[in-house]
Amino acid sequence: MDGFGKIESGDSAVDACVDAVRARILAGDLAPGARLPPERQLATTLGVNRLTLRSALAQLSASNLLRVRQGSGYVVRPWRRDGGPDLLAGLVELAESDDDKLAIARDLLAVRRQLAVAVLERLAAGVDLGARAAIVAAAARFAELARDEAALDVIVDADLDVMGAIALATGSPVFSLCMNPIASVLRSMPGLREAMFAAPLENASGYDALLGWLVSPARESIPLVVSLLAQRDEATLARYRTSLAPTKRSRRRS
Amino acid sequence: MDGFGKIESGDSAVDACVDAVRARILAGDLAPGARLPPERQLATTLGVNRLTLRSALAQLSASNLLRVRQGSGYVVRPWRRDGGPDLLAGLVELAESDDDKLAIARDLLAVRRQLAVAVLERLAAGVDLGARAAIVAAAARFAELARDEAALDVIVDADLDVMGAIALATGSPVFSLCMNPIASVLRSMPGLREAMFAAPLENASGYDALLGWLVSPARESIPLVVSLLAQRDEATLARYRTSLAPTKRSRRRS
DNA sequence: CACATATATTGGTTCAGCCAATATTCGGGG
DNA sequence: CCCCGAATATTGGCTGAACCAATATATGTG
Repeated sequence: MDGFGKIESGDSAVDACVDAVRARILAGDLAPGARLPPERQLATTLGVNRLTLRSALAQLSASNLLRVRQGSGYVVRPWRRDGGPDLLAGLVELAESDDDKLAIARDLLAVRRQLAVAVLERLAAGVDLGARAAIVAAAARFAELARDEAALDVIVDADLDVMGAIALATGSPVFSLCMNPIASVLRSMPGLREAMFAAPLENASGYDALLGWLVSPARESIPLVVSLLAQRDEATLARYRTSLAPTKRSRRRS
Repeated sequence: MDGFGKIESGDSAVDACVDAVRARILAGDLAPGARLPPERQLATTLGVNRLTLRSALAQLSASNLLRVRQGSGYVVRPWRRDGGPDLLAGLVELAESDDDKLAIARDLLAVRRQLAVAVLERLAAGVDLGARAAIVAAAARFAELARDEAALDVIVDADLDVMGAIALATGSPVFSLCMNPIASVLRSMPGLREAMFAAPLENASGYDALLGWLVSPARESIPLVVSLLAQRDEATLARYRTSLAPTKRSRRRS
């Protein structure tokens, strides 16, 4: 009795295996330190070839969820200590309580804001003219799409472009690569994307403030920009909260 | 002429393939949008079985470096926009110029400081007593090891434990998972680990300040704690800079 | 020239098997 | 009785060939 059952997802076989094992790990069903069944056994249990399972386990090892040693076996790693933000997407899917989802969204937005501070402080040291032009162009495109009330996917992409251009303006890959997974998880949360862009014009005006700051970037005025971001995030969270529990007032405990 | 040669690393075959392909992507040799040779061809080029290569490519796809479609092939993804901070380790390895390494280290430390702000603001809302005890214990252990001048690996681990305990105290997985890859990359940079812990007692006293703040966490005093962290990071960077170019004054151009 | 069909290309998966590293067991010597 | 080294079993690492499925390209037909 391993707790594994045959996989039957519509995904590709290897993806299904990845999801099956990762879900059991993230759910805490397989705690850090626990040993996985041998490849051959687990493969037959999942109803899949050993090599297919191997490919899945390789991906999970690359995500720091498993450690493997030849001759020994697979053990679950302490992913809360070693894992990356890419695990958050899976964690969100497993969160059953609305409060959990809300907390994750709130914290993610907070992290994004703080990362923005790091970026702005970096930009205060000097912005390349070409990079600034790229930001202006991306923001203009976003504003245009927001005004035309384009499809949500298009707007989200445009917003990503703006954030990407800002991160790129630092000239350092660090900020982009740290910001990317956060934005990715935010974007992947159902309901949150809608909440983030329910009023795209607000976001556009937020970008206006940012562009204004870029004209004469000064460290002193960073808190002002950030407070605007915080306001926007508050509005987003409020919308997200109502979208989560449309009529469920029964969630009041204690 | 693909630009690929037979792999010959001492690693496992699949890891060697991962490194070979990833290096060419991160180096810009294979730009986003470029197509990889077919699996069969690339496998023979690298002198490895197709399934071995497949496992490697699956890992790279999981890292958002490649996109794959059956019947079509592998294309390099715009990883600067989609990739995660785990790519930074590879990026550091490829950085030949000392200035690049220094810039990455500086930005990583800045990001870590800002993440710390997010964590502290979260903790200002209230800290669980048990979590605080865990932080105190971890910090005490670090201080003890620092006083005893333990081996670097042990000290680094203890420091990780402190940071981990602080992130855990938030009760949210978001902060841990966002912080982990940053710490991991910092730890993996040769020379930087030594620079970070050249004066472990300084770090211990920094933790003392943090513990003091934990007694009565207040948002107003967060900037003070952060300024201490910034001082520590400045000292680290200074040490790292000297360690990079011991006697190479010839790097002065332009 | 346009479009549908046939063919080739390419990734996805399976099978059976062997090699290498590790863990376990067992036996002998202290 | 305990400790230690060798034989054995377990487990992951890798290979070759083969077939399936999705996509791209070429081909032929109107």
